[in-house]
Amino acid sequence: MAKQKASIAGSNGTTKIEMANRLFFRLYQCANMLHKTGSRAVEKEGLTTQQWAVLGALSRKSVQGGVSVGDLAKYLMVSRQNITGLLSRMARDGHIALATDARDRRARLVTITESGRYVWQVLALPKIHAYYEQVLADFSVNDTARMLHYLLSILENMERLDAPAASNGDDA
Amino acid sequence: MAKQKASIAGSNGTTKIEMANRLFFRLYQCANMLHKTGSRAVEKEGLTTQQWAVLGALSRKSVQGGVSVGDLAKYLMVSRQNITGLLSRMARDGHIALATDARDRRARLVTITESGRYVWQVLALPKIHAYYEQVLADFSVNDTARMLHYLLSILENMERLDAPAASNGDDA
DNA sequence: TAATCTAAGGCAATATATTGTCGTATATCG
DNA sequence: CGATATACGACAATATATTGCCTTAGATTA
Repeated sequence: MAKQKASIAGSNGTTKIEMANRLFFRLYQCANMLHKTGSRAVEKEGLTTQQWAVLGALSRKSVQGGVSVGDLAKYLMVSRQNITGLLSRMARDGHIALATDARDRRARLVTITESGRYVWQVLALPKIHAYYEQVLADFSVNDTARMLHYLLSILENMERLDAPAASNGDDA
Repeated sequence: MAKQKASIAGSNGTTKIEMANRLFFRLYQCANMLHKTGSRAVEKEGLTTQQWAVLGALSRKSVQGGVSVGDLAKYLMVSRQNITGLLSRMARDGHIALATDARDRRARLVTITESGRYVWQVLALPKIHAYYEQVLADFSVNDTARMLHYLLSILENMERLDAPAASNGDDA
């Protein structure tokens, strides 16, 4: 989120670095505002934006039998330690249930509860959709698709950076 | 970050809601990955992504005389209470200084210190620029500009949602 | 089959994000 | 000029994010 002029590196390089500065600064702000305004949208349901990501993930047909804590953390791209805390609060509130995996007693499987499903599908989703419509009011379908494409590209590059040291030169 | 099929709302509506789901989900993931990989890029300098946003903000020519805590919080779009904590850690580490504003004794002015400026300009910025180049490796200048445009548009809409109740119908 | 390696999840420490509330300071109004 | 309203920043509570490290469980190897 650097907001100062880059050192001189050619017109093109300077332009791109300056715009990169601004892009990441705005991405940082977007994240905070998503947390703030998105959590407000579902605060009456007792949810936060992070919990809605979890409930969304648990509602996928492919994980109806439950998903392990580790797989859920990978899917959401957060640390296992973080997801543990999130899930224990959601279990406390009755949205999800945790159970030991019979096939691997180290692992725990997460499933959405009946009341969690109700809160999610009946109470929260209409508000979430309304929120999306407000935030993307001036986006066409093409704009939405293109921004998604850019986010995916950035994510891929960040995942590449996140991989073990062999694949990047920073801490070799 | 809802990841399930929207209820039927016409082909166009469903497509847009589905893409909105994916867009916000990826935005959420991007934010976490920016925190994780971005902080790693500057961890040797003892910085985090949030602190780099602060140092970037303090390096602007327009605030060389210092900026108030409240104005900095507004600029970064975080709460005053959050920025207070961030700034006290950065003061502890010698990156910034805080002083009472002579014109308004409620307010405190934040300035970057000499050592903070050195850490920022000499040590951190080259790594930050390298980080940007890695994350935006496959982005043209036009792609970067367009992504920035989308982020600005989303931010404007979020700010509108964040404004006092009169301007949105949710909690009126 | 025992030793070694890897995996899964959570504890602990630390940083960062929000809202509600409070004390002090300044601005506005009658 | 005093009363009232608003501003500024921080404390407190809570939620969420990371990394390092530990215990237990499962997989692999000699």
